[in-house]
Amino acid sequence: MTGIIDVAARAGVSATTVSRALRGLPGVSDTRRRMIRDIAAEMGYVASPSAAGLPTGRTGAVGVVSPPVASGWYFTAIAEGVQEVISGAGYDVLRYGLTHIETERRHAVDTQLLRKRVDGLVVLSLPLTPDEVNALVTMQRPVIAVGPVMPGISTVRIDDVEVGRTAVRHLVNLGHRRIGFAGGDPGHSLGFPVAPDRQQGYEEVLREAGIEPDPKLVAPAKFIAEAGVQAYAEFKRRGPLPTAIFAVSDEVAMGVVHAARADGVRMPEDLSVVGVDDHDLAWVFGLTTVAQPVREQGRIAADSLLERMRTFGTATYPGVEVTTMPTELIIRSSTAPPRAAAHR
Amino acid sequence: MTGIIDVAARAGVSATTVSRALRGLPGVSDTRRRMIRDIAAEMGYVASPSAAGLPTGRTGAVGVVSPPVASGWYFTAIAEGVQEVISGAGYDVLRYGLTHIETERRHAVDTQLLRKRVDGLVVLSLPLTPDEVNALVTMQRPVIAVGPVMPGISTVRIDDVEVGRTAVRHLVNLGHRRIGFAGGDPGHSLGFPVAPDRQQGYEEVLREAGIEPDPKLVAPAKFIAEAGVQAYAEFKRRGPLPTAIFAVSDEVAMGVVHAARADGVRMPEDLSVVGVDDHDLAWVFGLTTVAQPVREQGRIAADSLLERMRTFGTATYPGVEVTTMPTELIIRSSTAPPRAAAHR
DNA sequence: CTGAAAGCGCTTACAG
DNA sequence: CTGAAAGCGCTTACAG
Repeated sequence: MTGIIDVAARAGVSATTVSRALRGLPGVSDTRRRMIRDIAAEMGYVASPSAAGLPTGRTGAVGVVSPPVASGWYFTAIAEGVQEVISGAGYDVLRYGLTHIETERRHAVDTQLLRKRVDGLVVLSLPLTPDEVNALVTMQRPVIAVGPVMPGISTVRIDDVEVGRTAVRHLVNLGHRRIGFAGGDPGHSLGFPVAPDRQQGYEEVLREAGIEPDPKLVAPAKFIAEAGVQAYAEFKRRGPLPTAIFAVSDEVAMGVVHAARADGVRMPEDLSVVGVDDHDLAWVFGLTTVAQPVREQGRIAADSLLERMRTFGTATYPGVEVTTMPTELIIRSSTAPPRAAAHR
Repeated sequence: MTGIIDVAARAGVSATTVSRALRGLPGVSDTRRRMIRDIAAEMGYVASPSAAGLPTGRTGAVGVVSPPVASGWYFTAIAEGVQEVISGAGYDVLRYGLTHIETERRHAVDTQLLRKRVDGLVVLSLPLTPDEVNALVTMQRPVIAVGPVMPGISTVRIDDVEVGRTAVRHLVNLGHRRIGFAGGDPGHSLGFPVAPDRQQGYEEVLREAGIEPDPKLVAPAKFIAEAGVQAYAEFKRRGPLPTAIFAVSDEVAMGVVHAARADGVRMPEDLSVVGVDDHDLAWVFGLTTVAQPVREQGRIAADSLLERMRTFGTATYPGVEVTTMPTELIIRSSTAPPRAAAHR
């Protein structure tokens, strides 16, 4: 292994000078810096992160913490956005899927563990108690969240109430009156009230349109396609189908579409469906959706984190801020006026 | 930060003993070991990977190297399988998407860099030249690949020729004679001949059935849904559509289905489509597919890598081995006998 | 602009 | 079974 000493010997300078030259620190003549850089490159020298990390306390890595089951398109895509920016800045990215969320000691252990391996942290949609938030804040590492708003922690997010409003406003404008919501989520499966917020927007717009929200038209659904199938079955069981369904995510919407088709229901003639996300495959499904900039949220969060890592401990360290990204209705072929309205 | 010294002081022993006790090394009395473990847990002590890594040369991390654009369901799912096992074993997972693949100096730099940050490496479907393979082998770290077979490197894979045979045999058995292949891939976009192998299986089965492969029925397609749309357009442009299309992946198949539907072609009545992978959303599409165990390949590779890390440098270090995982036809609603055959 | 020395927090022979 | 000492490969005051 080529070490700093080898480079120093070859360049005829001290390790100190090599270290300074390679890291762009002041106090090295231009000539020397260039020479050292060339020699290091030629020898393929890279400083050992372990060795460099000991004296500095910096690890050169950023952690991405997500819920235990970090599958699902949303988390993957956010993490991709984060990775893109963080890798581009020369940091390593460590992904942690928390498995033992309910363990009592989890947090004390986690912050210690994380503090020793990462210089900064991106927290994806985790259910954090005030104690945990506090542990994170006092971890002495910059932290940023994507999704949930928590006291003392900066967040990149979207307005989920507005998402619900946008989706349902579209359906109401098309003439729908019996509109179902596939996404009731008493357990907060994402760890923060995404589904309840979207449901609130749904109810607000219904009321504005003079429609009293009907609990029978709200079916529970986690954020996976299988849940959409179940939600459709649930609607069916409860009586006459709604003419339109607002699904809490595109994956759920896909499940609804699948179940409806299998049931001989035509889209959009018999049933309109609108989702949320603009999943990579939503267009293939012809799915009308409220698009959110998923990878972009990851990128913005990563940029903000880098800035915080750069200024940590200085006066220019940014305060707590909540960045709300815009969402946008994308109309495709899964929504249309209801048959009843067309018949009138 | 709680360090080993703090634990040692609190336990009334030396740091040496704490180190040994916590790592399960022999030479510590049971009583003491238990006491030290309890104290460390109570204090939330975790050894600093940087500090531990310096003397040992081990980093406690595993690298996953994938092509520059590591999006796409396949890579994500493989990486999930890897992460599951590696995290479970207490290692960190570092993901590297190679961005500067064509850079001449890439490799020398990479191996040095990687060697200093990971204890082992999982290589996903990368285009590796013999020089690069050699650099990897001489890196003095265990390496395992998923996908491509390379001299001196162990691989977990599937038989892509057989995949092509399975898909096309299904179509031929249904009575199809004009069968298209959406996936011609002269550029080897995955870096190893996945598409050509699948095409070979396609041609073999056609010939067995007495059908001479027709170059006009082979359209190029990378491994994304958009390519399926283009492939469909290409078939359309070239004249009468085939009655069935074998798509090189499920995402491509989805694109074909989308384009065909938009074109008023019914599935499976007018056109049968079969894909490869059993993508998480394939069932939602009703897609007939040749399933491969994607996450499982990641898990198997990770297990094998852990075993290699454990035995590296010893006599029990496993030799080079190629593990071929089984694939399986899953019949859904996107395939049926051709209309012509039905009419006869 | 440059370098010698100390030190980061662990682990590993070595000695007992 | 236990501990004191050296050392891993860097970076950081400190001195010049």
